[in-house]
Amino acid sequence: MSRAEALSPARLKDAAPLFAALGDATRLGLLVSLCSGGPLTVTRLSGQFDVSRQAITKHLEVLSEAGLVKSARHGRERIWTFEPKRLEDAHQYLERLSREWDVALDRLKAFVET
Amino acid sequence: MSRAEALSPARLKDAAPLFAALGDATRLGLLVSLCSGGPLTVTRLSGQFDVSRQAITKHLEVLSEAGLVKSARHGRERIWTFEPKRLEDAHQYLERLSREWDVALDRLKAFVET
DNA sequence: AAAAAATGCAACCAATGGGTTGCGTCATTC
DNA sequence: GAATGACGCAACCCATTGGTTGCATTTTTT
Repeated sequence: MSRAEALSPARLKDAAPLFAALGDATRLGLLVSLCSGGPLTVTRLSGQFDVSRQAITKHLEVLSEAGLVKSARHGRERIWTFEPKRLEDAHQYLERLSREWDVALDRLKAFVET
Repeated sequence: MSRAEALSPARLKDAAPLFAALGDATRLGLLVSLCSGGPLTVTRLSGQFDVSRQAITKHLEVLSEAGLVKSARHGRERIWTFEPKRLEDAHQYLERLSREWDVALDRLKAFVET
């Protein structure tokens, strides 16, 4: 991948929904629970928050569409697990942004010094 | 700061609006523009997107409240600049999450091996 | 086979978000 | 000093979001 393509509009459209999924306190809480508390069911998860089970289900679906969690039926219950891959994408995106910023600063510095 | 406090609910409430501000393609685009294109005015910025100037103003205010951009009046125009500090916060938050995940994996591994 | 547990599904509701248009204000420039 | 340019403010609109309640469905469990 070329440096110039690092922050293309295509990547913006990819990164935005990912950050949007992270942009809710309850969903971040769910991620932390699944992260450190291991795979869990909806009913157990909803016990840790003061919203209904159905609300938690919706949040988990949002996280799922963003690729941050995964679920699997197991008998009568559905087990949700954290999915670290997309987190790395978000991480890389922030990295590229701050790198772009550093490059700009260097350009400015070079310009001032000449 | 203790490790146990690294992902406290207080931090969730702090991180959520930050990610929410990043969770929109137009706003990410604005950040990229301000990042690599240097400080700009609203009208110049809105020329780069196919939404109205007023819409861009709203987006910039969201970014501003999240601490991702800063503005200063200069004569009849207002100059917007990128603010890298809060980006570092977001970065650190993701870092803590994935570290929490690694710790959990290690715990699991230790448990399986005994 | 009946009760209980875990989830799915749908309707509904209030608030927020992203967008618009219209107009007023203030600094510049001619 | 009058036109222009950049911006602020407010009202309004529609779609989305986060939440609820109620009830149906599917596995367990007893």
